Amino acid sequence: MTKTKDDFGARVKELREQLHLTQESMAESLGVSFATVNRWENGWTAPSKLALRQIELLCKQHHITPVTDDRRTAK
Amino acid sequence: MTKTKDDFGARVKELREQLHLTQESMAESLGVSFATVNRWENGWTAPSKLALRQIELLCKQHHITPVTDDRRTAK
DNA sequence: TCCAGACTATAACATGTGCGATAGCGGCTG
DNA sequence: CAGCCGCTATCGCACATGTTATAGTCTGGA
Repeated sequence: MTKTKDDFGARVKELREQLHLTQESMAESLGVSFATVNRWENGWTAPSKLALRQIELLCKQHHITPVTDDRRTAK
Repeated sequence: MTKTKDDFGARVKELREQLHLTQESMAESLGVSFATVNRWENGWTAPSKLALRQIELLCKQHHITPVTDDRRTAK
């Protein structure tokens, strides 16, 4: 219950807010349920493979810095 | 253990064979694990929402009749 | 013939997800 | 004020998925 180490949550939340979406509408555009997005943001679970794909897709569709990118601050 | 009613398995298998893919390579192009594709084909589980999206996407990418289409033989 | 590799089938366990429900919060309105 | 509404947080349970491991089949090569 220590939730998740990697803060996907923060990144997902950032992305969501940049797109001016509610958890519900973001969930819909990603093809997952509202509860799932909520769990990501609050660190209870980490996105599945497929979910990650969708998230990155959403990023690219809106020309936004990759939220789920590992090699960050690669300078 | 009655497996699944709807034979997604057969349809997924058809699609896979039309594309000349192994379970492993199909899994990769769908963004899921090998075990998941295998479980679909053998009827142990049914694809999730997201998985269905990917499957239909794969169909369209290769201009193949929608495997996961409900309204089949619609005339 | 024996063996190795590719593909498939199945299993067990941990984790992610869908769905429904409940609760809290701020804002708005009667 | 009370009540509704949009949004968020959380829970519980059933089911889907990821990972790893084992075993079966088949085919080609030594």
